[in-house]
Amino acid sequence: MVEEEIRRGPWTEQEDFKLVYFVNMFGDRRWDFIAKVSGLNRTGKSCRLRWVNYLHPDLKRGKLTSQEERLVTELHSKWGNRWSRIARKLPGRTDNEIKNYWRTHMRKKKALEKKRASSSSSSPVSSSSLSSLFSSNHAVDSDASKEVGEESFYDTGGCDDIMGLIGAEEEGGEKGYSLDDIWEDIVMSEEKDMYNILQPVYEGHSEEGCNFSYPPPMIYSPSSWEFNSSHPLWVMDEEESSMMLFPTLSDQYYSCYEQGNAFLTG
DNA sequence: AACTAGTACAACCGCTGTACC
DNA sequence: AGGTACAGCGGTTGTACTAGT
Repeated sequence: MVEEEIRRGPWTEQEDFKLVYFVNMFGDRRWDFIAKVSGLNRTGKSCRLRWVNYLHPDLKRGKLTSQEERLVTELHSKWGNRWSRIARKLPGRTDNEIKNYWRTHMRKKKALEKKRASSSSSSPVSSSSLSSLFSSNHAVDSDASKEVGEESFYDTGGCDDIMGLIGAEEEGGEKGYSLDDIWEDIVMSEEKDMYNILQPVYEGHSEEGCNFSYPPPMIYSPSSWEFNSSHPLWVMDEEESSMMLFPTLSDQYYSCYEQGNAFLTG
């Protein structure tokens, strides 16, 4: 017997369909099992990642809004690189997405700082003195403070990032935010955000920033799934799922299901 | 038009935590 | 209590795309 090689690399549309189909069947828990029965020749890990980062119906896609960016910055200054924790505060965003954003953001910022430093090397106020000034004014938790002053992975240094961000916004003509302002903003908008952010996803809209290129995510309609982020319906027993899946199919889902079936049956 | 650098994003790897036996 | 399997998390890498030269 020749054991089939484990597939790696980018997922194909067919694989996505298969995965969605089997996750609907068995829930999004037993990834090794799903990987096996689906015949995807992927690892359970890989399947989980694809689902969590790309196929999950709860995902909001597209660029982070300025509000989200601010939230990420603030939460990062509190929690450091606890991406999944941060992601939980941004409905529809994945830890991977936020991690990627942060990395890009930090690179940009670093490049900017370098530019500034080289162009005004004689300036008495360096970015590092700024950041040390700033960090002395704001307590951060151990995670974040560990990063201040040392070259961490993303060269984060929580607090001066906020300075950078706020400064950037001021340059852009927007008003400058203090941390208090930011927090107030966050608290005020949190509930509204939950609604605004999730609504388009649930409704399968392709509003700006919700542009799935594949059909799978839109097959979940709130009416058919009654999705609840704290208790996802797809976390269920095999028996439950097989009993519930079919009677609750919406027309939209059903057509996609058939499409998926066509893939599976060849 | 061709090349390069920068950016965004998907995916993998390795480690850790946790549930189960 | 210890071992094992699996899920989750954070870090890292690869690559496609885009803007600038």
